[in-house]
Amino acid sequence: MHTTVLNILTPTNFNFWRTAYSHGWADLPPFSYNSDTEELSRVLTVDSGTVVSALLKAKGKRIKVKIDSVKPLSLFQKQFLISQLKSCLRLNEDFSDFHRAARWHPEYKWIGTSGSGRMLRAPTVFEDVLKMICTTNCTWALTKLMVTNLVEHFGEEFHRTLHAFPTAEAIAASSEKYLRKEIKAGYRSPYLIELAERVASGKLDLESWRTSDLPTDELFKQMRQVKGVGPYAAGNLMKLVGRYDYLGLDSWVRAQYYKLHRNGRTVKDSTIEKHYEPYGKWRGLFFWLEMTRYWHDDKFKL
DNA sequence: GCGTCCAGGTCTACC
DNA sequence: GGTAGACCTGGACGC
Repeated sequence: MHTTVLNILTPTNFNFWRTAYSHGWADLPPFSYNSDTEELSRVLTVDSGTVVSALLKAKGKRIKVKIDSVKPLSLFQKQFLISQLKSCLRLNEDFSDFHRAARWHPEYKWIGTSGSGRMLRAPTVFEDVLKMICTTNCTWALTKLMVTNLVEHFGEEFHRTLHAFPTAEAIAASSEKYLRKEIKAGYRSPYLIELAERVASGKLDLESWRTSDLPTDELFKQMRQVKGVGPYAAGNLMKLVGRYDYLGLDSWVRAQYYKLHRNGRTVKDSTIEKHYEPYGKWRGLFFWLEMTRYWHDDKFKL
């Protein structure tokens, strides 16, 4: 086993842990985390046949990345890994406009000063979409079970116990029956197979979503074309491609909103939408950060 | 131990 | 465009 240590320099408005633990992704393999030490781990595919394990931790104005690999890594492979991790941590995106917008609203001033706003994403859109479908209509425990099963059954192995996220080809080569029986994906199985087949065949280019010039509502419609991706899933996928116009309401955030703004009383979704409308193109991000503020700040425990 | 409900929803058919 | 019903699964809950 070879160990390589790399460093990623970070901008001033960046907070590593608030990014790593910005939503549930850190808890789904091949990500894992340790909240006591504030470390994020990830198994990454460098190229065909090369899988590595990375351990990330903030050190001042940089992130220290400790990489374990079977063979020594080439310069190109190191650069590719850094590029993947920067994309996961959203370091190639500019949040200064968002933090400026936050300063305009007294209730959100804490966002800029705490370096919040970046939401962890997977190295590929394919992984983000597959996982998002696995979060629908089930408990978080079942989401974890489905994703863990996908990774362990189809992902390339690293060091016996770890696995990378599976390729579209690997899942496409399976069957709906297998996904139902072994992955426990239930009725989502045909959606996952169809998605993997379309991506593997090249008929669907999910990765273009991150650089798309389409107007936000058009991109949203395009996401909705994927079977299993409804308003909740598309709304949250939008955040992972850098667009924050949608709230992505689900039963968990609705309950949070009721507690925070309505003393536990339920309201219609349209009422929640109306509440955040004045926050413009950043409303989805303001909303999510407000709902999860207590994750990072004991003063806001619910 | 067993039945019911519901969870970080979506799809389809029907009106 | 709006809505009812079906859909996998596993854990929590009541009995």
